[in-house]
Formats: sequence, structure tokens, C-alpha cells
Amino acid sequence: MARELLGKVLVREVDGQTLWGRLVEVEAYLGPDDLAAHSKGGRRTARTEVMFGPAGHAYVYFTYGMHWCLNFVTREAGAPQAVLVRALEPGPGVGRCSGPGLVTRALKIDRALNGAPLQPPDLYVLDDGAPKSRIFVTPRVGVQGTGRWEKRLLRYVVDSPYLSRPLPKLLRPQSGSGF
DNA sequence: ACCGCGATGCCCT
DNA sequence: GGGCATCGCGGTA
Repeated sequence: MARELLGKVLVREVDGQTLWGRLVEVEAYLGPDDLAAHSKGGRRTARTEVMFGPAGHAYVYFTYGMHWCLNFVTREAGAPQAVLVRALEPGPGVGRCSGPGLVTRALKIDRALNGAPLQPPDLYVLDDGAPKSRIFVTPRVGVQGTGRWEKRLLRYVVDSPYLSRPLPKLLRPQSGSGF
């Protein structure tokens, strides 16, 4: 699902304006087995409840005292998996969205959208037919201390200047070309 | 370039 | 009460 989402357009309609950006960086969180996931060990709390519901809804949580993070719930009810939106290539008039906290700031997303269906008019994903870019995979960001899970290649990106952190040199297209 | 750290509040034990 | 799926700033190179 994370791979599928890359390159598609995330649209937010709010306050009479339409804000959008193209998905360039996402991470997969694989539920109870995944020690980096909020739903690790099947933890079902007020915060994680939305992830236990059906796919196609927004899971929005608050972190570090000031940031909201947007996820897409990706599996059937009872399978608490999600894809975290980490960076967008911003559309016209949209500010920098390189990092999960910046994505939600730029698209005016907060707890009011937690549990919302990913459908018009508030928040939805479009495929505008843009050509698909090559996908690169890396470890996830900010998941130290999760044992083998911190090394799993569950961050999916396309080569873009809008990533929250640049592609490792070894993965960069044209690396070693001589210039 | 990299590193350290403060802000700031909710969640979970 | 500790920690956090972060960010931006200011310091040192």
C-alpha cells in the first residue's frame, strides 16, 4: 500500500481552499508484531483505536507537544496497520511539507480529522496519471530502540528534493557517474 | 556539514 | 512522571 500511494496526490479541502501535494515519502507500520508501531503488541487504546477499524480512514496523532502526524489505515478491521505520510511535494501555495509534522501543518490537518474517511470533501487521494517514478526503500526514521525493526526497509520514497531527509548516497540515481 | 537541545502536551504506565 | 513515528535554532567545523 505504501508503494501504491507514492506519486499520488493528497488533497485537503478546508476553509474554502484546496491544498494539495504529491506523496513522495511514506512509511509502513505493520501492526502488533512491529515494535515501532503504536499498535505493537496489539495495544488498543483511545489513541490507536482508529487503526483497529477498517481501511481508508485517517489516523492522526499528536506528538512532541506540538506536531500532528497523518497516517492512512490500510487493512481490514482488527488488523491495526497504517502508512505514515512523511513528505509531500507541495502544490501551488502550499508550504514546505518535508517531514510528518510539516505535512499536517501545510495541509491544516489536526485531531479533527482523526478517524475521517479518506474521501471528498475533506481529505482524499487522487491518481492524476503522472508517470510513476522509481521507488527506493530505506529504514524508517525515528524508530531507534525497536530491535530488528529499526533496520527493516519500510520507508518508501521517490527521488525528490522534498524528502524529509535526502536519499543515501548509495541509492541516489546517477551516483558514481563521474559528475 | 553535524550535533545538541528546547519547546510543549498528550498518552500510557 | 517519562517518553515521544518532530522541528528549528544556534553552536561548532
